[in-house]
Formats: sequence, structure tokens, C-alpha cells
Amino acid sequence: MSTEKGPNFLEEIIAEDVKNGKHGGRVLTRFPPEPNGYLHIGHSKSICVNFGLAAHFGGKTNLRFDDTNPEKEETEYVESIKTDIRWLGFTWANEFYASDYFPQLFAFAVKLIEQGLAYVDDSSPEEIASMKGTPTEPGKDSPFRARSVEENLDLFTRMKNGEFRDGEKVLRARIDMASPNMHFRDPILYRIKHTAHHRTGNHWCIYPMYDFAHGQSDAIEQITHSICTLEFEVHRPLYEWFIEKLGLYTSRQYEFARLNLNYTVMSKRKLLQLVQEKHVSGWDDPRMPTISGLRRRGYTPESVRNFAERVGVARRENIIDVGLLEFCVREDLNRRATRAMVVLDPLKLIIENLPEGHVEHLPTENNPEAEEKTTREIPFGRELWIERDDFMEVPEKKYFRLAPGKMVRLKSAYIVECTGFEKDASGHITAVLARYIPESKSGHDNSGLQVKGVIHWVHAPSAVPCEVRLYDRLFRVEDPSSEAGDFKDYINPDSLTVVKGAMAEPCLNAAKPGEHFQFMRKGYFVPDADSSAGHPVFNRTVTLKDGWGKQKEN
RNA sequence: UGACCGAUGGUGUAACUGGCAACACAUCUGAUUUUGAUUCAGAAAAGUCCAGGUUCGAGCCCUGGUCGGUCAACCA
Repeated sequence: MSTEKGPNFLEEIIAEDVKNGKHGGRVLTRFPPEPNGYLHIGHSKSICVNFGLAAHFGGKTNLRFDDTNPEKEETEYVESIKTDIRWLGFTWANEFYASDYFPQLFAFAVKLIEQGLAYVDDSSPEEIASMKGTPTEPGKDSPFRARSVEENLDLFTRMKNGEFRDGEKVLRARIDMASPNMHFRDPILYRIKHTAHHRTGNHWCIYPMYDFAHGQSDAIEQITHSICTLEFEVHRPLYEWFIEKLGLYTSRQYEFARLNLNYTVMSKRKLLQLVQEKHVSGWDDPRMPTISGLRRRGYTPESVRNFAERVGVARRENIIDVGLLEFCVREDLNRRATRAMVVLDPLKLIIENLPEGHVEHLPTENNPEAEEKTTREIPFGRELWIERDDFMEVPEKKYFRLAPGKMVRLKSAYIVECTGFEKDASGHITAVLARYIPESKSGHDNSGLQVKGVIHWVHAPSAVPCEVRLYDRLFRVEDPSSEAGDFKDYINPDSLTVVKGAMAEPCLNAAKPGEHFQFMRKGYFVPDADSSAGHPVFNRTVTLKDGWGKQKEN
């Protein structure tokens, strides 16, 4: 049996089309975001599918903003979308806008009217809704359905000319009010909105609906494979109806199942709510499933692309475990992140058999996984910071870190033996005392000692105080949207822990945005934009896999 | 009492298009390790929603169910 995954259903379809010379063997896809919010991890799957498929078959991909609703769309979103796609590593062949096609779309509408396939309806939104029927009951014809072509042409022109108020009239297709497909029950083609558009300004006061814009835009660009998510499936017959009636290029729509991730929400509406109600700091809050959030969190484009590859493409509803995303970023960061030592919860370790002021510089590896091994020097002396939980007054079973009488290796330095500890009046441990074994120097160890535990540490006098932000999943439940009540009731109160007094080794003072670090035994971290001179701030991308923590749970 | 779509280990995705279910993640062992990480070796885990049918042979085809999703915005 082959270990290689077979092609997904879209690759099969396109391979077949290319083989048969459909569209002249050409492949042109498009990624069609509406600029009404930031892109999220779900979009990244769609981006990878659209750009990936085209690239696989030697084709191209257009970026097309589906900007037919001026009330929700903004230039800020256009810019963020472009930034995110570029960051993911994709290049579009053309940057288009559905609004570029407004004149042609208007002409298409006129053509439908002339064919008797569209009419102007004066009914109110409520009336239209009530005449629509339900999925199990047919709708009723609008009293305006029988208007003459001349009257419709006149009215539609006057709609365009701004003679009517918002909502006063709409242009509808004349199809079948009894169709079992709700989208065929005389769908609205154009509505009046006296609203400035982010690109066309006040030039138009009528705007096409999605169904009347998307397929035709595909046709205008001669898109060969128009790939979208499952919820548009019921729109496909209408998509094809317009193409047929207007005699346009026959683009074909294909649908795949969108990506769902557990412990988060993925709808733009909900994400917008989190931003507006300040449950997060913004669209790029590192807890957000947005591409900008993942970027700020320290995810790499490679890891996101790899994730999209691993989740696959199919037509079945799915909920992916965030654990897979985390695996992908760890896999990537393991081989590229510089190792560094940072103590998040500092406890003083005093090495009694070392004189005050003693400092020596020890080499330590930057990345044991790297092709070319490099080292840097770290200072070592009498007073160090170690992690508070790397010491236990009364060690639990199988604990192999520091405890009275126990030995551990200080990473890249010496083996130390705990000789005691100090407590304050309230019983709080204030320092751990130890003696070091001079013969156990890292790389020159002839002490003959075998210790199981290795802990990280930072030389106290030269430590760099810094802020570290620890992120956890944004929601406490796997699927916040399906729980009773408001999804926001399920926000994880511990999704962000800010550690103010972390102690880092000196080299991290010079950490630059975009660099990735592994704080040894703690996880992967990136400098945050909030860093300032002398006050580094780090975001935790993801923890290290914790076999010990897991074992303790059981 | 509608239309359309879907159903394969815990989670995803495969199965040369009808030939006796594979890969990844997760899980559990063990080895290695100056990160309880990484790496390595191994284990457990579905008989493919159900019932019929066609066939020498069905996860793949047919019929009928069951369950789940989508559609009734002047959103996309």
C-alpha cells in the first residue's frame, strides 16, 4: 500500500479537466474575500486550496475583493487581507474588485430585463419575505412581477439615477416562486443604498447582490474553477442560471468543507464582536484565530501552510483539533528557533562554594537541531535565578529536580547539590542554597556523577527583566457556538497570563521582532511589538510538549 | 412536509476507481537525551451509519432507511 495520500477531489476534477483540454487546459482560480473583517485560519485553508491548486497545475490565482456591500466594507480590511495573503507566501496574478465590474453588472441586469427575466419590485422587505414562502411551502408572485419590459427598464434606470430612497425598490430575477430551491424564488439582484463605497464613492446608489456579482465576476475574469465553501452549494444552480441566460464564460463552482477548529470561533461576526467588546486587544490579539493574530503569536507561514496541507480537502463537515495546529508550529519552530534561558517565576539559587562577584562565561548551543551548530556565551556566577517549581521542599515521587540533598545539572554549566533553603516568616521560600561540583563543568565533566534532571537558569546580576505573555485557548469549551447561551460566556478567563518579572539571559535584550526563540523547557516565544528599549515583551507561541505534566495528571 | 450535500479508528484524511482498510495528529509503552523537548522503536485503536440487493468479491455500485449539515438577509 502506498504511503502517499491520494489526490483530493478537487485535484482529481482539475486533473481530469486539464487532461480533456477543458478551458484549453488552462487553470485560473480566485480568492474572493469580502473586505469586511480580517482573515482567519479558516481563510488560510481556502487561500492554500485556491493558490495551491492553481500552482499545482501551472495556473494562476486572482485576488478579487467581493465588495458589493458598501455598508460593511473598508479599505483597512483590504490592506489587512493583502498583508495576510502575502505573509502566507502567496502572490496573486491580478488584484481585482467586484466593484470594478459595476458597469458591466448593470448592463447584465438590463439584458435580463430585456429578456423578461427581471423586474423591479416595489414591495417592502417584509412583503418580499412573506411572499417568499418557506422551504416546504411555495412562495407567491409579487404584484409587480408582471410589469412590462419598458416599465422595468425605466424604473431600473431611475433606481440607478437615485430617484428612489433606500429600500423603496429592488430589481429581482423572474424565475420561479415555487422552486424547491429558495434561491430561485425571484432572488434580489440589485438594491438601493445611498451609501459611499470604499472604491466607487458616491458614483452608485444601487449595488448588486452576491449572487448577481460573484458568478459574473468569475465569468468576466474567465475563472476556470471557482472554489468556495459548502454553504454556497445551493447557490450553484443560480450561479449557472445567470451564466446561461447572459451567455457568459462558463466558470464552474466547486465546494469544499470549511475548516473548523475547536476551542475557538471562526465567524467574522463573532470575531468582530470580540474585538468591539474588548474581550481581546484587537484583530491581531495573539489569542485570535485570525492570521494577524497567529502572526503576532509567533506562528510561521510555513507552519500554517503545512497545517492546511495536513487537514486535507473534502466535502465532509469537520472540526480539527487545535493540537494539530500546535504540532505543526512546534515542528517548524523546533528546527529554527534559537534556544535561550528565561526564568518565568524566579527563585534565587545561591551557590555557596562560589565567591561573591565570581563570573565565568560558558558556551551554550544556539540550536541543537540546526544544520550548523553555533554557540554563544552565557554568564555564570554565585547568584542565579531558577524556576520556582524546579525546587520542592518535599519532593513528590519521580521528581528529579532540586530538593534538599538532591542534585541537578544546570544546563550548559555545572551539577549542583541542594544544601538547604531559606524561608521568610510566612513560610514562603526565598532562596535555595547549593554547592556546585567543579569537576562537572559542561563538556568537561569528569565528576563521574549521573544526574537525571537538567534545569535552566539565569545569572542574576546580568539578568534582563522582561514581560512574558502566556496564552492559552480563548474558550473553555470545544465548540462555544453550540453551547447554551452566549458564546462569550465560554471565554477562558485564563486565556492570557501576563508575567511581569521574568528574568532573561542577556542576549534577549537584543531580540528583534520576527525572531523565534525557544525558552528552554518553557516553549516557543517571539518578541512582541509592545517591546521597548530596556523592556522586552515576549509572546508565547506554544508550550513545549509536556510529557511530565501529562504523566502527573494521570 | 421541500431541495441539495454528507457519513471510514478519539480527530482529520486515504484506499491504484469493485480485490480483503492506510497515513498523520492524539493516546500508551520502551530506548536515547546536559531541554521530563527533540529523535528512535513499538503498541493499542475502525471492519467503513443501518437494512437489503447486484457481484466470485462491496468502504466504493443500486434501493430504502437513520443521523448530521446547508438553504426561507435588500449579507457574503
